[in-house]
Amino acid sequence: MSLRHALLALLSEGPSYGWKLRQEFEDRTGEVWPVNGGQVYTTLQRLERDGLIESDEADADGPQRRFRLTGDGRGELRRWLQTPPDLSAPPRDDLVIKVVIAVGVRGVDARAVLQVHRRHLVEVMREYARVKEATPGEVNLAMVADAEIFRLDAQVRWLESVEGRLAQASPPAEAASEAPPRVLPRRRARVGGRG
Amino acid sequence: MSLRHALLALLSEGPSYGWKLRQEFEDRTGEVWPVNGGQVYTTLQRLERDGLIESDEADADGPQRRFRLTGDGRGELRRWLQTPPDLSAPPRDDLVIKVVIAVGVRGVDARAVLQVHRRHLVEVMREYARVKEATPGEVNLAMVADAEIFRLDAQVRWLESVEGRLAQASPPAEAASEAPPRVLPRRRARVGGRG
DNA sequence: CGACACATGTAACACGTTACATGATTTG
DNA sequence: CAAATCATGTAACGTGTTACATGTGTCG
Repeated sequence: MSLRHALLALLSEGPSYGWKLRQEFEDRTGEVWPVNGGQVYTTLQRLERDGLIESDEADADGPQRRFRLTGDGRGELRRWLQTPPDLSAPPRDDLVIKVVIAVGVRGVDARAVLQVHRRHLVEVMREYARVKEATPGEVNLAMVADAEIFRLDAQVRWLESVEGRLAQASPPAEAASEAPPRVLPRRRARVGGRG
Repeated sequence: MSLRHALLALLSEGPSYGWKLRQEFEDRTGEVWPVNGGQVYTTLQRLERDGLIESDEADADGPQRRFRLTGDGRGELRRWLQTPPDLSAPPRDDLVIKVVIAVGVRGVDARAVLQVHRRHLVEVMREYARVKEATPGEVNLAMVADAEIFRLDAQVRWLESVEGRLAQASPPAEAASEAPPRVLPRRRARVGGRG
């Protein structure tokens, strides 16, 4: 669903061809969301099959095969842009599955699992901050990197809330359940400045 | 990848069968991440093919086909729990694609698109808050709902940061670029309390 | 020429979804 | 008995990944 409509959007700027579309997509999301080459072509095939784009077939001078948006394609794009992602089908989050399952399974040190992931999240966030600093002019890339940073920050805060629940359920060693868990609020990521 | 390992984890509690595994998964994630029935069976087939689980085949009295973890399966589970999601392959976010593309495409009212999605996100967050309130005892469900709420909150804040960038690039009608965008900080969701 | 970027595709596979088919068991 | 729930699967399809095959154009 993602690439399909992204290609429509890129084609709404004017006719183009596979390789170029891939480049333009990667210019915008680049280091964050690399795109597979082959999938661009199969997706273009399906878009053409569904009547959302057309191509020159075999006439042009170069080896490129130019695609352009149809009326249907333009309509579909407009519809997609205005339609929010479906409430009833949020993407399953691998980390959440891991933690929820780990917490519920005997013989697994839930706190250790939380620690491992928490540390990793912080590292990755720094990684994206570095990506932003390395390419100051790239606004699109900065936005995508921000999205990732916000997402990871939310995961860190969620892990902390889970730690709070665990501490509440069974206080860690000494330090009994005297003090309330103090789940939130806490530190917040410094994100979103002009890239 | 998600369901596959989730099934391993559930089986680490003891042998079980398809229908029950599905129920147990839904008990934990329930309203938030509904699971398709058929996929449980195909996934179990693949797990068996890969030697991570075993089954009784055809002997038991009931119609259920019991699966149990193999040694390899137990090892794979332990490995998975400790391995953080891969940095090089973050899941592509539909909303982010939409917004980044919309902002970059002529003839699209980016601010309108942002508004639509922002409003919808807030609604959905309220929806999950309601889910938590409706089932006070369900700790697992509350954790999963929290994860969703944190994620959506991060998306809202990201949208606001994008709005900030837009305002910076081209001030909206009057109110020139006098005041700085003031991207962060802002409101934070009240989440994570004992559900 | 040889290496490299440009450009287009196919094959095989994993995961997920929807929809359908088929029975067994329980319960009103 | 009829209906609901329990239980197991298959088929078709969409999307995504990895890997491979095949050319063209350019430049040192």
